[in-house]
Amino acid sequence: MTRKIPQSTVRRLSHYLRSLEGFEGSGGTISSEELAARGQTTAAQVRKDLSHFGSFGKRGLGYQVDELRARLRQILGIDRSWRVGLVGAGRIGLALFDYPAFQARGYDCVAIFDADPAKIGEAWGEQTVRSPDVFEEVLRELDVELVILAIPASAAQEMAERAVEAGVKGILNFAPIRLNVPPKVPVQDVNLVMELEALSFAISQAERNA
Amino acid sequence: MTRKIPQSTVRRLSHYLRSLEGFEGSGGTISSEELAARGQTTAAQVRKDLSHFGSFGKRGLGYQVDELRARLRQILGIDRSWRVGLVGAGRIGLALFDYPAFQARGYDCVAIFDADPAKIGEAWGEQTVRSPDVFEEVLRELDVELVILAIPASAAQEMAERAVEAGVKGILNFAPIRLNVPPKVPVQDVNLVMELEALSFAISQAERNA
DNA sequence: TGTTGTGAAGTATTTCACAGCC
DNA sequence: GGCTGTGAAATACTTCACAACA
Repeated sequence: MTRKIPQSTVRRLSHYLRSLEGFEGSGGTISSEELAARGQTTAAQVRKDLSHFGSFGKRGLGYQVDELRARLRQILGIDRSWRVGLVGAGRIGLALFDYPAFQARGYDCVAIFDADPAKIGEAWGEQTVRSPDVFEEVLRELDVELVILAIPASAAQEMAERAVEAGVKGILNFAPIRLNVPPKVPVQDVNLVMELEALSFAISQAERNA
Repeated sequence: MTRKIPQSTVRRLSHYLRSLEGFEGSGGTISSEELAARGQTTAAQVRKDLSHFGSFGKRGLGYQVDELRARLRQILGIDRSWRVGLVGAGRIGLALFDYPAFQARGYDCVAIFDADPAKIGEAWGEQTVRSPDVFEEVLRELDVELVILAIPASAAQEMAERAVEAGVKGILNFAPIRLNVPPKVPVQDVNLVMELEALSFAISQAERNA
C-alpha cells in the first residue's frame, strides 16, 4: 500500500468526493458505474482508483456512501483541519481568503502577510495583514502547516525557502515559477496563464482540424 | 501533423515559453538540455515535444531563441489577441481582470457580466459590469471568442450553454462542475479546492511514508 | 444476481540511443 | 564535435474481463 499514486488518480478522488456531496440523505449505496457517470470516467477506473487504498466496497451492492465519503476525506487528508498562512494580500490572495469552499473543507487561514507597507495592519475578517519581517516567527508560533504563495515570481523562491525553514509542510504556489524546495515539502502549482494558454491551444487545434 | 497532443505536452510548451521570457538579449541559441534544466523535464522530452510541430532546431547548435519563442507562441495560439468575456464580477473575477500577465499575453477583457443588481453598472477600468440579460447580444456584438466563468456551480451550466449559443469558441471554467457542452468548444477547468486537496493528499502521503 | 477487486491486455507517454546533419 | 530528430524500448496508465463473493 501507499505506492506512488499518480496525480490523475488524486484528481479523480477529489471528483468522487464532490460527486457524493450532493447525494440523497445517508445510508444509501452507490456503484462504481454511477460514480463514473458523475465524474468523467469509467467504472473500471473508479474501482481501480479506490482499490489502491484498500477494498471498501461490497460485492453485489456497491459502496456505502457514508463510508466512502469518510474514506475519501481521510485519503485526501481533509478529515482534519489545516492551518494555512496566506502570503500576498493582493487580488488573488483576497479571492482565496474569501473563498467559502476553503473554510468548508477545513482550511483555516490563520495569518496573512504582505510586503506592501500600505497593506500591513489592514484588517481582513479576524486577521490583520502582517509584515514579512515576522514571517518565520509567526508561522512557528501559530503552527502553520501550509502556505499559499500569492505573490510575484520574483519573491516566491525566497518566501518558499523561509516557509520551509519555518517548518511548513506544503506549499500552494500561484507564482509562475518552479520552486526549488526539498522533496519532503510538496508543492502544488496553480498557473493561471498556463490554463489560458492550454485553452487557446485547444481552440487553435480545433480550428486547424476543422 | 496535428495528431492529438497530450495535455502534459501543452503544459510543458507553456513552460518552455516562460523559460525563454527571461532570456538574455536576442540572437542566442539554447539547447534542449538547457531548456530541460529550466523546466522540470529531460532533454529528450523537450525534443519530442517540439518535434510534434515540425523540426525547427539546428543540429549541433540548438534552437534559436527568437524563432523558438515565435513558434511556441504560434503553437499555443497566443500569436494573436483574444477577446475575452468575464462572467462573474466577484473576488475571483476581479483578481483575473486585474492580472497583469493576462493583458501582456494578449487576452483582452472586453465585457464583464454579473447577475447581482448591486454590481451592474459598476465601472471596472474601462469596462462596466453588465446584466446577464444582454449576455448573448453583447457577446455577439463584441465578437467575444472566449469566456471565463467565475461564478457559482449552480449558474455555470446555464451560462456555458448561452455562451456556446452565442458563438464562443472556448471556456475557462472556475466553477467546480463538469460543463456539458459540444465537443467543438474546449473547456479548461480550474478547480482551486481540488488543488488544495491534491496538496493535502501529498502531505499526508509524505507523512505516511516517513 | 449484481457488483467489486484485480491480474492481464491494451494504450499512451516517456526515455533511450543513435543516425543524420550543422 | 555537438546536438537534433526519431524509431525502438521501457514505463506508466487505462480498460478489459472474469473469478470471488455479499
